[in-house]
Amino acid sequence: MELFARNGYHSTSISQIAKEAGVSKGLLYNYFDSKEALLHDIIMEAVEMANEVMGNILSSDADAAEQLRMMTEVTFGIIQKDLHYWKLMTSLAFQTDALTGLMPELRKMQEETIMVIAGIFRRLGAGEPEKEAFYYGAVLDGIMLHYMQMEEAYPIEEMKAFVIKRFLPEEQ
Amino acid sequence: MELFARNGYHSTSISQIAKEAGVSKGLLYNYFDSKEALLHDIIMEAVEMANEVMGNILSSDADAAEQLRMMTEVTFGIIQKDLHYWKLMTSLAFQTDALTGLMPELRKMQEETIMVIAGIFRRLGAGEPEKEAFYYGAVLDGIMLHYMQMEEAYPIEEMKAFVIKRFLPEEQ
Amino acid sequence: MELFARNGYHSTSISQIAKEAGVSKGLLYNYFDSKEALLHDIIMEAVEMANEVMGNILSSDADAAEQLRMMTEVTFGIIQKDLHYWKLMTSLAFQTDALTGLMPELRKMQEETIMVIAGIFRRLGAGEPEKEAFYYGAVLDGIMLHYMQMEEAYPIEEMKAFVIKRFLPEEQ
Amino acid sequence: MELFARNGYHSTSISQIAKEAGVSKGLLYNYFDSKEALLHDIIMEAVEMANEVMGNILSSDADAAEQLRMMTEVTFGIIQKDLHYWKLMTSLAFQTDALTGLMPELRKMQEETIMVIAGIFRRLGAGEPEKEAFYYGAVLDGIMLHYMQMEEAYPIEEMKAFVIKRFLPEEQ
DNA sequence: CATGAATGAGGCTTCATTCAT
DNA sequence: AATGAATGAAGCCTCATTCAT
Repeated sequence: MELFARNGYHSTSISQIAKEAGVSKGLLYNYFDSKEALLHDIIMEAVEMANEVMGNILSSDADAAEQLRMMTEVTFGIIQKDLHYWKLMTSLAFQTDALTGLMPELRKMQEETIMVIAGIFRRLGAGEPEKEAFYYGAVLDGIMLHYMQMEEAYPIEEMKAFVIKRFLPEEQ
Repeated sequence: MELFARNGYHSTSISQIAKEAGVSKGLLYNYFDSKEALLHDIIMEAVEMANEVMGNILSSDADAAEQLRMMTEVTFGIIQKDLHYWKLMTSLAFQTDALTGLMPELRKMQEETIMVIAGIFRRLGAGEPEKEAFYYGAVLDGIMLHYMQMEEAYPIEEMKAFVIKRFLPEEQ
Repeated sequence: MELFARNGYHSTSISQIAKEAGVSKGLLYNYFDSKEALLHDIIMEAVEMANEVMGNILSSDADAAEQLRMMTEVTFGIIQKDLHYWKLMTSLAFQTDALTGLMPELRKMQEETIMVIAGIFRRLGAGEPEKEAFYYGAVLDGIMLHYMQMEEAYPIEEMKAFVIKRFLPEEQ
Repeated sequence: MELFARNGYHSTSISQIAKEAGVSKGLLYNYFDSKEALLHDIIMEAVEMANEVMGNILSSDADAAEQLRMMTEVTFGIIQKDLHYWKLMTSLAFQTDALTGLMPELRKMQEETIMVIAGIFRRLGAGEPEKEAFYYGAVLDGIMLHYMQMEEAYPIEEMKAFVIKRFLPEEQ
């Protein structure tokens, strides 16, 4: 994952991965059928991790505003903690050739997430909850995009505060 | 550009490009020094196009609100018109290995754009114009990201209206 | 080595080498980093072989005349035994484009050899030992040149006797 | 010729030659059928030049000793004057692949030269005139070899004097 | 479970040569 | 007489994958 994220999927060779992992190429192929299968597993691990976090938030007994705040905080937190990981995830979203067979799965997940967030906004009393959900998702993804590109040069903490203030003005 | 955008930079071979363009591989190398140089030229064309549009808006005698509205409309318009083009541009931002010598140039451009937009928000009387500029940029890039991934399934027109309403509520 | 010597460095392709060696192209690259590295290794093997022979002669307790005779005999012997090898070595000296990073190393070796031979001539009481060494070297290299070009048509044995008579007239 | 000599036959492209000559590639092909034909013409020019010089010396009414001295002086002179040219000539002798169809011609010339020089040594009263001719040829070629490799670092003038003293000791 | 030697398809690039103008 | 756009074969090299051990 580190290598894929740092150098790109195509520029990372199985040899490099094996060397970095301290195992032989042969052994890698005992655990993963192909380079693409390895990528698939990496992605799925991320997806499941995200799903779990999301589920925890939704199943909590916090109110809608609190859930949105938590979701925002957690999103920022995850990205800041595993920047490389998410850089890879995002970059892959644009390398459609590397993801054949995986896209439908991801597409469905994305739609579900939108629905969940739309639900939160509905409970918050938004006029157009679904559009609001799209908008909220765009804000977060846009910020992540910029952060991934600029890294330390990006005012990530300030932006987090800014986002929370915009979507949850009544807090505090 | 079409092939790069559709299949990714690495998965597109010079052979494919030559065949699609209806010329020989050799001729490609009469016009571009290398595969990377070809990419460079494609990117630079996009950058210049964007710069020109931006310049036109800024040099117009419209007021700040009108300039922001134009910028938003134009951004949505450009993306919808040349989706492939901008898909490539965005995807490349994540294939750092394909852009080695080009990144500084692009980085500088990005910073300049932020400054320009911050100027507009300042004229609009925003409290934190620079953060507002980052935020506005994130919204647009986030929407583009989603639109690029979902294409026709994305409610692009509604989102445009939504964005304008958020940033320019006083209009109409 | 055989192919390089017979057809020249540039006219010998990696494909040919692999086929002749009965291995795949890929395997060649497991052992040699590049075509040039392969050449480098071939040359270095020759250089070390020559150095060892030379060292043996110089460290023997034979007198100067005997050492010169041995050196002459050994030189003729080596060339006759591994004609292809030395044909390659000599031909490479003229393909400066194939030897870029190797020339300094070879140049130094050549100078050392001249010094060693000059030492022998000094012990033999020659008036201008260094010029004599250059001259001796020229004679041997010139003969090798002709022999390499004419092969069996060249009177190599007679020339060996002729050289020894010229440089060591007092023998016998 | 300059480019062939400096960079090697294979490393010199027709494009380079055309650019250096200030003409188009197309025009080159109006005058020479192929790259190899161009090389052929270059070589033949050199061969004819050498033949003419040799003929002049032999048809002069100088005695054998004077002819040998002249031949020696002229050989050194020619090489020193057009080093690049002769470097190319010699390098080609080792790139048998570049000379297909030309070798027999050159081989015959070489043999004739040996016979001519043997004749001179016979007139000088040498015991084994043919071997002496081979030996003389080897000395000159060997020196040229070293000179071509070391260029200014080689004591070419001293070696010329040394050679003349060896083969024509009675002079002066 | 583990290795790494071996393969071969395919990628980027160069370059001698042709030909319409 | 002169150009240079165009071609395509061939060269070097990489790398995912297999398999005997």
